[in-house]
Amino acid sequence: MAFGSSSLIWFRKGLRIHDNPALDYASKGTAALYPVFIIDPHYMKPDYNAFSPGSSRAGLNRIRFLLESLVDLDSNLKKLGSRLLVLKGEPGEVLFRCLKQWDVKKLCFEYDTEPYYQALDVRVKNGGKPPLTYQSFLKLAGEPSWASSPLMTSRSSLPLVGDHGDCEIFEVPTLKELGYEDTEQEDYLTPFRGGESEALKRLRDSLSDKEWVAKFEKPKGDPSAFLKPATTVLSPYLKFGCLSSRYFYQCLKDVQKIVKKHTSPPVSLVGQLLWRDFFYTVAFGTPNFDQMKNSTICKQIPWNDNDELFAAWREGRTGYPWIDAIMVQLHKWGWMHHLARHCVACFLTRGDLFVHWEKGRDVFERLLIDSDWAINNGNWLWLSCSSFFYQYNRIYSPISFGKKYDPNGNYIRYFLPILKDMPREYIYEPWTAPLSIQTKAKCIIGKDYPKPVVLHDSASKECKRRMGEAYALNKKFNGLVSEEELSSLRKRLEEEDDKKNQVQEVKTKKQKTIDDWMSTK
DNA sequence: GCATGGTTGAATTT
DNA sequence: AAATTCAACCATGC
Repeated sequence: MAFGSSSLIWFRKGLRIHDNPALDYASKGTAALYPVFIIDPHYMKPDYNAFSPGSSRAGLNRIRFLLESLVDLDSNLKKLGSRLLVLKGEPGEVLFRCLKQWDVKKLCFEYDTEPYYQALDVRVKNGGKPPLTYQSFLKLAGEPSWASSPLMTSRSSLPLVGDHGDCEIFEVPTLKELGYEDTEQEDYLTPFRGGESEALKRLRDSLSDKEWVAKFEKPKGDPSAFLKPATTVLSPYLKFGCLSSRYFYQCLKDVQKIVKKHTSPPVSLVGQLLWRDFFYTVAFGTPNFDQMKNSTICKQIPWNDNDELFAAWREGRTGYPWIDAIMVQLHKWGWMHHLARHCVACFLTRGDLFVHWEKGRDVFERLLIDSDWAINNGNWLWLSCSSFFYQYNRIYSPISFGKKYDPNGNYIRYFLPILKDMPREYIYEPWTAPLSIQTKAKCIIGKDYPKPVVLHDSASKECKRRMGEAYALNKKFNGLVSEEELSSLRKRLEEEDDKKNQVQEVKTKKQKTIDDWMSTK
């Protein structure tokens, strides 16, 4: 073995062989190649204090997806005469030790170091100002230079794996070995399997219906479709790099060459890939992108701090079956249709509960198998009308929105089996069902399934009012709202709301007295 | 400074 | 069911 000419590829994301520039570069002109993945116990070990099964950082479904992806990567490496070297420990320390001990001369990992990308960065960065709209992003980004250049999508061999000395090498662990128990219970198992092989299979399946690919229009999918989702579900594979976004992009362009009549960005499938890069660009160029405070793009809004409402949302017991079913799908599958994500995000924040978007963001971040820092934060900013999108009067109805796709409530019946026998006229508003119907459906509202935590009509009105006031405050101070201003607005809004509720209470009391009096007559 | 258009609504009318 | 109206705010770009 050529001494001192070995290289190491550090897999973090980019868990694939096809079109993997870091792998190509690492294996070029080297005698030995160390393909390494480091298991960070902090990321992987069970955390029993978390609100759902999983580690402190990730839900069980995403950990499972990652392990499956690693097993697949290892098997694909083995087909090429190599293997995955799994190490354990704090990644920085472990890597440093290996580099030294193995005398590695070249360390490669997924980061765009090519001059082309650096040049692109400068252009896209637009003089330090990231574009804040999709259209202006498109203009700045233009057509990628690799749009029609061949990619390395297959290879016949890899350099031999170098001697790993006395470093302890592991196989990809199972969930059980990581300390998780009862993981085979069908109930909480995402139907989506991880790995490059699965990604490429899914890509081929999606692309086989060329008409469907060409006509894809994002806002038009059916969020209640779950047996056969209305989108490609390639996002988790893109997230972990099991699928190359460039390869995906080229495949889509190839379809467009065949089917001339096709949709365009932002609604087309290519458009979806570009949304990814739009959010990466803004997120990279915006300080404090993932928070409200000290953000240059986030509206300062006096969200409330109601942990009971937040917990009800998180656990899928708001009393709105459409909302709760979506949250159950999030827990069980780690994936929902994008419009379903919109509904629950809107409901939690500006639509009904007025809870801080950062709290919802954290829940998605943990539970989604495709959670991606920039995209997740970007969408929560969007849906909460904190940035990018500002029409806070447009609120998804937790009753009628789902109904127009799924009037029979099949989606609700599947994810909330307690409601499976509720007649279709009450499935979206079970609290309106007469008690006799509830009894017959074996689901008493308030006992077997919760009453609504808020009344949508009055709650959404109150939310709009608060958003209006908050927007006015942001305008007044040109976005630079101090904490004092914000908390004084919060106080005022809550006091006004309390007063209203008191008036309402008096009214209902009066009405009740009248009713009682009438009934005695 | 001002007109324009914007992936992702709802209510109402036809 | 599809079309129309409503109401609305911002980044962009001239």
